[in-house]
Amino acid sequence: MDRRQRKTRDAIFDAFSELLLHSSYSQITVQEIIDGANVGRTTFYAHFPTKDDLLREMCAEMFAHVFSKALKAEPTHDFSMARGDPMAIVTHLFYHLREHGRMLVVLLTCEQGELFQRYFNEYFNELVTRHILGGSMRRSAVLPEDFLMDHIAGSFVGVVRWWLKNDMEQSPEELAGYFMAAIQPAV
Amino acid sequence: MDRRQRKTRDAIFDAFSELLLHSSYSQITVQEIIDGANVGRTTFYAHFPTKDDLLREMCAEMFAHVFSKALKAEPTHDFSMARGDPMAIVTHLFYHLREHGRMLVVLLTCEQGELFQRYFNEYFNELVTRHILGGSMRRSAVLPEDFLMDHIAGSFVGVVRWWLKNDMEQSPEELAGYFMAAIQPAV
DNA sequence: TCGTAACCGAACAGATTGTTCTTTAGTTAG
DNA sequence: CTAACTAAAGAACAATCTGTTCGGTTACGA
Repeated sequence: MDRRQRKTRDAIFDAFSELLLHSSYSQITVQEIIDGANVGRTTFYAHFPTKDDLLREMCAEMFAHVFSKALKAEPTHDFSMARGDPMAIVTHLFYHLREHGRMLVVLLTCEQGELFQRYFNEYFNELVTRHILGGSMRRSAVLPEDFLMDHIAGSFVGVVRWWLKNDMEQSPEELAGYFMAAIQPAV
Repeated sequence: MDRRQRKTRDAIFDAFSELLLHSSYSQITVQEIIDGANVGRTTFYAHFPTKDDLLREMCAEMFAHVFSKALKAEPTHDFSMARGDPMAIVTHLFYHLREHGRMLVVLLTCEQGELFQRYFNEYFNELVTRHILGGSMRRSAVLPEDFLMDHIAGSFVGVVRWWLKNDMEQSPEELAGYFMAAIQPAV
C-alpha cells in the first residue's frame, strides 16, 4: 500500500480514537475527524464512504489485533494456550484488552455496542469452539449449542462492561475467574 | 393532561414505532416522524427536545408496562409470583415481551441496544433482588453481588437477542428454561 | 526522471436540525 | 355562552452537516 495512503489512514484512525475518548460516536462529525487528522475533506471520503465504514474498519483492525495471538496459537502446539486451559486464554484476552483496548472499551459503551457484540461473537465463537467447549469440560445436555455460544460471548462482553464500569480496577486474573465462574455451570 | 397533548404524543409514538420496524433508529429523521404522525414541526419539538428524548420516553413507558405486573406483585401476596418461583416470573416476562414487545425487541437490536441494556438492568435488578437472589437458591461465594446482577441482567438481554435472531420460534417456557439453566450455577 | 496516483482546498447542492412567527382551533373557567 | 388560555399548524429561517465536484499541487515508485 502506498505510504501516503497508510499515513492518511492512520491519521484518521488516531484522530477518531482521540475524539471517541471525549465525545460519543453519534456526536462526532466528519469535520472534526478531518480537522483532527489534518486531512482534506476529499481525502477522507476517498478512504471511507461514511463514518460508519470508518468505525467498522477500525473495529476490524483492532479485533484482529487483540484476538490475533489467541487465535493463531494452535491448541496442540502452544503450551500456555493448550486446549483444556481456557482460563489462561481468557486471562490473556483481558490483558490484551486492558493494554491495547482502552478505546475498544470506550466503543463498547457507546451507541455502537451492538457492532462490538457482533465482532465479539464472531471472534469468540472460534475461540470457544476450539478451547472451551472442545476441552475437557462436560457439555450441557439441555442447552442448544448456538444458544450456548451466544450466551458465553455475551457474558464475556458483559464482564468487560462491568470491568469498565469499575474503572478496570480488577486484575485480568480476577476477571477471568469471575467469567469462568459465571459461565462454568452452563458449559 | 390536555386531550390534544395526549393525542399528539400518541401519534408521534405510533409513527415512531412504525418507522422503527422498517428503518434503524439513526436513519430515521424527525421529518419522517412528523409526516408519519401528521403533526406540525413545531408541535414535535414542543413535546420532545430531541429524537433521543423521544426514544427515552418511549422506552420508559414501555418498560414500565412490560415490567409493571411482575414488579407490582408483592412476593408475599401473589401465588404465581411467589418468591422462590423465579421461573414463573421469567416466563411471564417473556410472554409480555412477545405479545407487547415486538418493537421493544426491534429496538434491542438497533444501535440503541445500550440504552435498552440500561433500562433492563434497572428494572431487572429490582426483580432479581426480590425474586431470584433473595429466594431459596444458594448464593455463590465467589462472585461479587453487583457482578452477579450485571451478569444475570445481561444474560437475560442476551437470551432475548438470541430469541429474536431465531424469529421468536421458541416458547416463553422454553426460553425461561434456557435462561435459568444458563445462569443457574452462578447464583 | 517522469507518469501516475494521492492529496488539498474551495465551493457546491441537498438534507436535517431546531427556532421564530402568525394564524387557527380546541379546552377550560367564570 | 363567552372569554381567556393553551396547543397545534404552517411557513419561513439560519445553522449545520453530508457527500460530491473541480482544478491544481505534491509525493511516490518504476
